[in-house]
Amino acid sequence: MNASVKRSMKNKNVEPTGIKDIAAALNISIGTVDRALHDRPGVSPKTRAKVMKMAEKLNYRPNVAARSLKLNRRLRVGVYLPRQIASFFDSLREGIQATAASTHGLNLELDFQMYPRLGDGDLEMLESSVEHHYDGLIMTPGDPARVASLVHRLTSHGTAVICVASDAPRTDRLAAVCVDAAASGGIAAELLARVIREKGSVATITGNLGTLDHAEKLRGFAGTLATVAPHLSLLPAIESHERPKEAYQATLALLARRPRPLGIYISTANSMPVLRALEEQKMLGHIEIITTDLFPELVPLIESGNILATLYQRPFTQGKVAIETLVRYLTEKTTPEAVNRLAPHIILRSNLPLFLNRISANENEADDQ
Amino acid sequence: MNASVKRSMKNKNVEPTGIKDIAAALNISIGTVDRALHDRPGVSPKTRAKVMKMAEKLNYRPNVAARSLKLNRRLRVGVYLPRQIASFFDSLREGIQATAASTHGLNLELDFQMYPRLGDGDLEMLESSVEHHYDGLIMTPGDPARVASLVHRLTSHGTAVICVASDAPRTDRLAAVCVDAAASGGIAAELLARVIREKGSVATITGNLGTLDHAEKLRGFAGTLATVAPHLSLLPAIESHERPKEAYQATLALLARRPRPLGIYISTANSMPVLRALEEQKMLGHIEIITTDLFPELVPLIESGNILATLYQRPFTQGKVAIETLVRYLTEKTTPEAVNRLAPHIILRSNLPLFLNRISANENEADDQ
DNA sequence: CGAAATAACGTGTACGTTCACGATTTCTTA
DNA sequence: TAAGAAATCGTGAACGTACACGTTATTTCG
Repeated sequence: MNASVKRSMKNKNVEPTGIKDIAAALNISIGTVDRALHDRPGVSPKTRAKVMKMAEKLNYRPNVAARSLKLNRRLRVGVYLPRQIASFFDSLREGIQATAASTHGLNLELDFQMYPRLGDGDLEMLESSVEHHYDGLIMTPGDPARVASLVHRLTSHGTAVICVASDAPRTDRLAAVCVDAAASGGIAAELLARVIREKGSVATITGNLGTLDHAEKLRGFAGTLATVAPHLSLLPAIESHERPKEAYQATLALLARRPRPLGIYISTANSMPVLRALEEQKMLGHIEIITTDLFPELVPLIESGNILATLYQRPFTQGKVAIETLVRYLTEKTTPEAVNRLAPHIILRSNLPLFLNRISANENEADDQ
Repeated sequence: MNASVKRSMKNKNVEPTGIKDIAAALNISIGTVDRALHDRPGVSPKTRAKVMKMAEKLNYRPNVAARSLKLNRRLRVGVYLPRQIASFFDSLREGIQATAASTHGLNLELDFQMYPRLGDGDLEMLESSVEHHYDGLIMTPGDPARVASLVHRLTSHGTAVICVASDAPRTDRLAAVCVDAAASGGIAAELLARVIREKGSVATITGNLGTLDHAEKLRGFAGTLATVAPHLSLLPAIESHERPKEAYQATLALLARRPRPLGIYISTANSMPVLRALEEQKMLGHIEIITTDLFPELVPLIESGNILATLYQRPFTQGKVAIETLVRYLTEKTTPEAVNRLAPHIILRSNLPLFLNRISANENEADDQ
């Protein structure tokens, strides 16, 4: 275990060989080496082969600092996301912003654009994005079918499109980053099945079944419930269309049923109307509840145990992964996984404090994960 | 919502201001600006103040690519981690590696060093790290008390030390990245309390209480159990010292108790001996079990429902956050949060597939989280 | 008061790479 | 075979910063 042995270990304390070293070794110019290494035209096959071999032999590693300095690439990416639901999309934007701010060596310019809500003015706004000729675009597809042609035009104009929070499969989007919705539903079902022992029924209240996201959640919920909870039956899904009134009324109707459901899975972040109805009917604490995402009004209900768990869709991380994926694609040429499914966080009473800093007043650190 | 309004949004579409811009704005030379910005001698206090103010006003951000090119500074960071437990630390190393590979504009060189296991040769190996004069060092402290002086020497030699997986508080370490151990224990207790309805007792099997990590888990478990589960009593903690034989024997002894414990929380990743004992005694499925981390042998037990949940400590993410924190500190001067507590992932049967790609054969993508 | 010493500031080069441009060679074809 | 076209290659200027060195302004002291 003397010094020479230690030297031979993994530390590469040799002087890094540059492009000029391999040029000198072959008595050719650095320009030719550059062309050969990057598959640029204007170099004969033989010299290209020689260069590649010598580069391998000398263990050439490009100097990323010099590269990113020289080609001072300016990446322009558009971020087109709805304003509602703010607790989710604000955090998503923060994730993008924070990650972008800490990318050294390349300056990327973010163009944040907002529209009121999913399906409300998104198409028009995205339409205008085509002429901006962004290098990349981050968006949330509302109706996958309707955005297909738009994505196609963007892609053929050289804009890489990344879907976030929901996916638009069968389109030309480069990749998608979202929480695994089916797993979310499955988790909800499994938790309810483990906690509820009596025979009975459980209900689901969803936002808009038109979006792929909510349909997947329901699918996962139903599938897992059927396999792990033979004692629980599933009531027909209630669709709130993200309208508070509708959700409130539907909940009242649900609670009027006899026998009452033993558990409820609310798969949209707009859960407050449902919870309000539950509270007014004094049903909090008597029905097991699983919600979606995290916002201040939910906190006391989790702390008191009235909500069994909430499934956090990690908007900050989604934004972070989305912009990282996009940047990696734009700088290197690596095509990413078509769809990156994040695992939702299961927030219980005991790990709730770990997530509270992410929903407090903005502009604090908003640390990772 | 016209064009001017859109322009005024958060996008910083201005050309990034360099050192020469602030020189031009003040009609001085870039040399003076450089001296002023870096507290170098040879510049009058007044001009220094002017430069600083203008730098602030123009929102100057140094170009790290140009800097690290000029200084030809390779950031050298040592990664000193144990080989055991491989499922955890291999993934941790991968997280560091993958993240380091995607840092643009700065050349950082990783020096991976391994020692058999925590507390087995770590001090000696870390001792040798002092003379390497790393810019940064990532390590896992075994016994916090014993590494204090070492960390102090490293820090005073200009090496920034980051603790990962466990912390060494009250030392000169720059920061720590770990899963919130108390929360892990709390989650385990809460899940057991929700699932077990009968009156009875639960047991904990830990690795080495000497490490801060395991002690914290136990503290969180006991604390939460006391508040949410009045029907469950806690048996004295069993310490396995990370030795398979010891863990196996202790489990047999535990199962010989009457009445038998209704639930077991295994807070170390070395859970196989315990599970083997449980299986041999035909107790799998009759005792609620919560384990720690994820590795291939655990998968079928989770799929069959014999393990209620496993608390995944996200080694990949820990490595990623650790190296990100370190690099951010070394490039900018921002001192990070002293300790970054990640939320553990609760892996159930229904979300298990989301985590399987992270424990399969190496060298695949090993995507985020 | 003038020269030397010191402080304050300007100038130029280099870091390794990319790329436009010009120079040189090789290949066609009449 | 000569000249034009095409392929191949060399040259030099940038990218933003750090730093050695040279230059000018200010002070000190015999």
